[in-house]
Amino acid sequence: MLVTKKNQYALRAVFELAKHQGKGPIKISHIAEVQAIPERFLEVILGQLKKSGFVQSKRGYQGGYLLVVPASELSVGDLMRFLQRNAPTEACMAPVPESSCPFRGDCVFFPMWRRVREAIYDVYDQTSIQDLLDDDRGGKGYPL
Amino acid sequence: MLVTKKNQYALRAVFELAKHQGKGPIKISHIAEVQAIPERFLEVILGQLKKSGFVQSKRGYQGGYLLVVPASELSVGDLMRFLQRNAPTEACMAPVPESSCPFRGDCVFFPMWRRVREAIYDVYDQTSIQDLLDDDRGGKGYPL
DNA sequence: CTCTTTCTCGACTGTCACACTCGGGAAATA
DNA sequence: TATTTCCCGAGTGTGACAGTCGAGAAAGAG
Repeated sequence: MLVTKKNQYALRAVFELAKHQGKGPIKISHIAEVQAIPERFLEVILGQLKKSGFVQSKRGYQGGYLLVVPASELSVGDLMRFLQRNAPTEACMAPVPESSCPFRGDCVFFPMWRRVREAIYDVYDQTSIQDLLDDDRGGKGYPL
Repeated sequence: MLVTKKNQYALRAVFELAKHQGKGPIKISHIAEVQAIPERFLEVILGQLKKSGFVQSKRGYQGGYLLVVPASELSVGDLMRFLQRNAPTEACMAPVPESSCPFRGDCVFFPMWRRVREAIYDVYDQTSIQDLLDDDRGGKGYPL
């Protein structure tokens, strides 16, 4: 439960990149404005996102960011897995590593936490960026 | 993603109460020891849990806590809904209230967050405390 | 070559929830 | 009356989150 603002910003930024896919690089400042994300913070976020390989950048005049994977082949799950890669721990939704759990992974709740995690990622994996683009008709996708 | 330690403690405490259901009150100090929960912290947690109506307490000699709902009629979902009642917001898994979202609930990701939340609670609702008791055979349920 | 544009990098900071702790008090029973 | 056990409010340390900032480097325009 709870996805950090940073991760939500990352998803919105990728969504914005997807909207302009094939039309050349798009500037950080534009994404920041249209997606209501603090610009300097977005710099940090996109810098990290580059390491995923899903986006690329180009410097200088007419530079910016590009989505280098087709929107239909990129799922929210792909992104979330990358964004969560060094999160506290994925093992049991706990804020401690499994190794320091007093039950050593033999906790009664363990199987349930696994099912929850799987249920979440089922939804993420079933949602491609293209799906979001398709849903985005009628004023959606932009702040008021 | 991520359930606080406090909430995990609450679930474990209820599980421990369920184990002794029908055998009179069980002391905080016992639950704390056997479930590896800081005792003074557990006082706070159980104090709040009382407000749910699922547990009751008895003071003085031979006092302690009791689960007043049958384990088969109490689901993890019931507990989580109570525990999350005044969390940041349930609206879109974001750490901000829906009212201050720049998209005013018209965000492209909104439906996905809803599906994720539903998927999580499906698992929670399908898991009764009795199920956990049934699974708890062979050393499970206690720390090493 | 120089100027502008745009990304790049590391360091830094404020805030807040989380995860506790603590001291004393109030029932209930022995 | 003494003991047990819960009850209550207040207080604290830490770390992640959510940003900010200054300076610099590549890429092209003129």
